[in-house]
Amino acid sequence: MTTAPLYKTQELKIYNSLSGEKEMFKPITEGNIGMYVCGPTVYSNVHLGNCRTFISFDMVFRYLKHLGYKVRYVRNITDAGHLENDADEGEDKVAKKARLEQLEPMEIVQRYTLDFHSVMSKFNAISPSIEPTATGHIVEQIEIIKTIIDNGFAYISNGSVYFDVQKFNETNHYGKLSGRNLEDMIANTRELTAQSDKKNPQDFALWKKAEPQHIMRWPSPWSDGFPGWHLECTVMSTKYLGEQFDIHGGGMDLKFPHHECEIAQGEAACGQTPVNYWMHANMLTLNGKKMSKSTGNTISPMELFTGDNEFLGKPFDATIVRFFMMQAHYRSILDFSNDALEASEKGFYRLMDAMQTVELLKTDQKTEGFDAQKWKSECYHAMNDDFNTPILIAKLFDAVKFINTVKEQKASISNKDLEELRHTMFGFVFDVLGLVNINEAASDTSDKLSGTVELLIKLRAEARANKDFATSDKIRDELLAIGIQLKDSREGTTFSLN
RNA sequence: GGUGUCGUGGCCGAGUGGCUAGGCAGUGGUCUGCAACACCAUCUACAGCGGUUCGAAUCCGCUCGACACCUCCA
Repeated sequence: MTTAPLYKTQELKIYNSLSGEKEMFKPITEGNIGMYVCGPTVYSNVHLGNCRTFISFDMVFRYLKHLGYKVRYVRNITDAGHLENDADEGEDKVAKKARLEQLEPMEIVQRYTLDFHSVMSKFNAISPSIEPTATGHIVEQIEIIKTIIDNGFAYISNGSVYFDVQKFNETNHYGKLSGRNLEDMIANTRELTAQSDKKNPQDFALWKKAEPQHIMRWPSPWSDGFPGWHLECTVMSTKYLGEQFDIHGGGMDLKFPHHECEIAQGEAACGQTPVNYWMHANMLTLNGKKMSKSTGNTISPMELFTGDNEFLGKPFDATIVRFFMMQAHYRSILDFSNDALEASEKGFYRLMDAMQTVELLKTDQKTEGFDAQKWKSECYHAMNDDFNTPILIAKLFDAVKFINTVKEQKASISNKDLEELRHTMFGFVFDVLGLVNINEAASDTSDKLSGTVELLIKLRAEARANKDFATSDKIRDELLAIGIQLKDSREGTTFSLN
């Protein structure tokens, strides 16, 4: 027997940056979803703000799969073409790093790609279905440039190729994603520098001729050079997802110009708008300000895990940081601070304790004090409303409260409802939110530790029976001091690692 | 200067015309040998000023403030 996929009964709404509204989600091909997310430029260690974006879309990916969709998730690695500023000037970020460290550019790419993967895996992010690189798609980029030139939306200038924004704007709307219009942009742009090859400052590079000292270069019909940054995403999304696909995601700061340019390139090359739903994840701030390496207002993922940063009082496990991020909506700015993390950490352990408690509950004839069906549908309703993870988590805590009440024997649950509750909790907590029960992980991997603690629990129970409270409290307090908390209940004593 | 987002209680953070968000912290209780855990109860809110409405934290206008993008960063 096969059950119908969940998406048949769930009505998912997604906030589309293009329309500025929540829209009913309908994929191009029923049951299948193509999703593209702009990945990192691998010229330095990934920073925490980056991670928030990718964790947000990891949650989206997980929920879409949870609903039973077959999702092809493409997230690129930018390993060439991303210049130091977006006005098509300055050095290639990867090449610059290579020059400074006296390494091959591909050594830089390799090092920071590995770092990126390692950090994402600590955050329990699922690998995308395809992770293409810009340098692996030079041929395709050259082909699409030819098409854009043939269609009359690009021009060649001194060995470089530029997208003709004004020409494009005559028949299409350049600025529809970011809510701008070309006239305003022209009025607010600084004068072109004399040496620019562009006709207009709004034009952007599709292909750049390499200066003699530029080490990352490929042959093309126009010059030895390298592709423009905006182009790679158009090429790789088109190649793997088609000329039109369902979801395109990225950080809010990529909305303009990067995503605006992608729309223009897609329309100029294929004659149709490339993406149905544009999703933008919001920024992570630190103590109220945007994270920035130049001002020192920043925390790296590694510093977070080790606690080695002036803004942190202690280390935090990656899954706690993930939980903290999930407590805010992906479209809201989230402010990062030690206090906020500590508050999340306590809540996280309460949730995880309940995840273990739910396995031990005794069932009754009927359920009292909880409507499992209603609760479940409220969980889905939250996620269907543009992936509202904070509401979902609030609902999960409602269940936590009920689970603990049953444990206290002040409420009861039927076998059927318990199975439903357990299944739904596990689905949302581990599959959708992507959290990891670090309590359980620790006790699973260390039989010796749990054996030792069980022995101490037994000794303490004997001491308590003999009213030797000095000994029993010593065991309890010294275990707590090393992060092992004993929990007494009617059924006996359990422990958790905090 | 242009474009956009937002201002919610001690802190974080949802909601968006009438119905408890939630987490952390606080207070009072239950449990306990005492605690912790857990449970029950409870206290702090919707930046300011106008307007629309039977009713506004929610809609509109203005004022003040914050942040983001345009100008390296997801």
